Amino acid sequence: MSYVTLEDIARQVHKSVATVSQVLNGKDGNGIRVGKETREKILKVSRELNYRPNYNARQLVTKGTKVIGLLIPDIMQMFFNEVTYHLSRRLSTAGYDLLLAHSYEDPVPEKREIETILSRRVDGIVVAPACGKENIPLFKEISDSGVPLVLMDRYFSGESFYSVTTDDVQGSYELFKHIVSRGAGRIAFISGNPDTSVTMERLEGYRLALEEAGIPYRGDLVIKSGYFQKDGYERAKTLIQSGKIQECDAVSGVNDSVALGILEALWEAGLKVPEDILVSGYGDERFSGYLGCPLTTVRQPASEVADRTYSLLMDVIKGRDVLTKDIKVSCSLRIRESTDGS
Amino acid sequence: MSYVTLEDIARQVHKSVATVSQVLNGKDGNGIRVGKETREKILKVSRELNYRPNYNARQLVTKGTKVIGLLIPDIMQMFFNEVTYHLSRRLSTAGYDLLLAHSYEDPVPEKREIETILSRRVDGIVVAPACGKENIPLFKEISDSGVPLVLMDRYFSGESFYSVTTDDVQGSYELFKHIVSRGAGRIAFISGNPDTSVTMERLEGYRLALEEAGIPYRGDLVIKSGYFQKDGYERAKTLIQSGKIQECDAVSGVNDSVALGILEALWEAGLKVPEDILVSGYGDERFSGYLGCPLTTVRQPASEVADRTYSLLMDVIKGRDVLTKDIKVSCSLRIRESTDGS
DNA sequence: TTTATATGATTAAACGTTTAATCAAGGAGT
DNA sequence: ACTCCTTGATTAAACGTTTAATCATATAAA
Repeated sequence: MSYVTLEDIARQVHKSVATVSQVLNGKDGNGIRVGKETREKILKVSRELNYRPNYNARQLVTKGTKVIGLLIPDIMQMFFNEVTYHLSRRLSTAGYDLLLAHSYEDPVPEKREIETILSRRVDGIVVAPACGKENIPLFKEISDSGVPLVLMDRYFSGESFYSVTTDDVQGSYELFKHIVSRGAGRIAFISGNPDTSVTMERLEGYRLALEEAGIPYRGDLVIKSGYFQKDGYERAKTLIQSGKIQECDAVSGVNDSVALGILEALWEAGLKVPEDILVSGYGDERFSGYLGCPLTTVRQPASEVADRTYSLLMDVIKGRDVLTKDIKVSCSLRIRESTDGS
Repeated sequence: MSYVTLEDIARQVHKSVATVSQVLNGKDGNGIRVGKETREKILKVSRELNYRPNYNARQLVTKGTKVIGLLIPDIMQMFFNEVTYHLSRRLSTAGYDLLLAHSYEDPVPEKREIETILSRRVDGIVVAPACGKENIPLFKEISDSGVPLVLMDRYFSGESFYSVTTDDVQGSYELFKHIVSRGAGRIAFISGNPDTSVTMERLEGYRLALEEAGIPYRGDLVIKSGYFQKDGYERAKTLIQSGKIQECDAVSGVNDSVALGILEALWEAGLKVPEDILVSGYGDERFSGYLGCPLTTVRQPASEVADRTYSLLMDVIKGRDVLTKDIKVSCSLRIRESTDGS
């Protein structure tokens, strides 16, 4: 219920609070020196009483909390799960704690969480922004006010925030280059909201690969949808029912969940993957390699994203100059059965 | 870099800090009243200046932080991932923030993290203890000192902590009852460390189901191992190489990762699941339903665990009486192809 | 003997809040 | 004209730290 304070210790050893503080923080040479005898006595008593410094009180005077706020849409998504894990690991070895908050892809809770994170006077903030541009002014404000802020996984084009993202244009380009090389010319792409950088970039890679191969871009094969399994399932189903599936050599999902939905719909319709049609996803979810037909996809290097985010954040916190404000890490292709008959 | 304080606002509106504090905390009737005009002026200025209260300073006087510490072995494990998600959701709607820390199944970092969590004066702590009994005295100390503490997923028999766990005896019992009902009498069990409550309970369910069916318990079929895929793979492989696999109708893993390793080894050896041999796991990982041969397993209700943990913790924090100190939630069987030929 | 320095400490202010106690002035009741 | 309440505020203490400035004593140097 009530914690031991420096004063409790001071009283027991008949020394002043300042002396106790000096000893427990151990950094001698502050102009103040402590005798060996009292030093040991203080350490002993502090151990006996289970003294635990109050970091909140400390923050008031030192201005630091050694806490980093992490705000993500949803930790159940594999990528954020991994990033959180690695970031947490990094931070904890550097003596920082992690304050975790969710935005659920919604700018309203996002704003609310940011506010409370700031009220805790964290030393830095990492946020994977929810879709939508509503909070750009907020990000600007806190970034301008000098709070170290690093955007992760998603960024806002035209704005100059620190950010670490995966190079989805490159990843997507390589994916579709591979699919084209398997002989597929007509590729349906079941995408998410084209306003988000995620979808935009993956679509850009698609476009590039097609262009390079001299395949004309067909707008009717790019289908706008959501990001979940059921979205993929439904769009694939209408594709099948409308007969348009006959014109396709491959169907790609904007991510692995969508691709899983696509696979379901195809299987249901009696189509064989990869014999009748190729399928691919994006993100390399945990299940993707273990599916009945293992899924070709693109791996986003979560641990590298975490590492780079950590380093960038530390650079900003420590006030070091940063070479690149926008770091992009590249993705790697995972070729599996769903696009590879051999 | 530097935040706005109550004093900054007070200066601008020519009122005292106390008045500003009153207005911004909004709870009139503290014996102090504020005129409508000044109230509005204060609110306006506070908005203009982007005032964000310093929660650390507040803690000093109110004694509350509205932060809950969560300490888990590893958020990459599906179960902890889900629990964290749901707990975070619950807490945030109740106005609490989440401080997340990892023990990596190691009592040493576990202790260190507990200490810093306490130094942040959290309002409560949830911990899924790492294997080992080293930190029981620490848990006792903090629990005795009045800090609300709830153990999750794992508990210490003989100790009287608040805890929320899954009923793995029941889950395991039902699993093996099902396997026996499929005609399997000789069941190998590749288990983890029998000192941990997890393994102990699942083994107990195994024992119970066998006993009920009148099948003698064979110690040589219970194989001690670790908790990872490679552990299952290796143990299954030695089982195969020693020829003992011939005597088995089924092989079970202590969790799904181990079961996945078992499946790999069996496939490699040309054995068919479920035709030649049955396989089961525990935990219902995300991949388990999507495997080439979907895996029979037991689902641990993470969201229910999170909910119960949340309620129990709040009861303890609010000082309400608690009916049951040890809450157990039951698991449900997921029967899939790996034990079910039909 | 006097002065300077080293040693081991103390004092006091500051950080940003909350909150109990107090105060001043105006109006109502007598 | 006096007291009493109401309204709208202020003062001051407290919370647990850190840290700059200062102090007292003993010892070494001159």
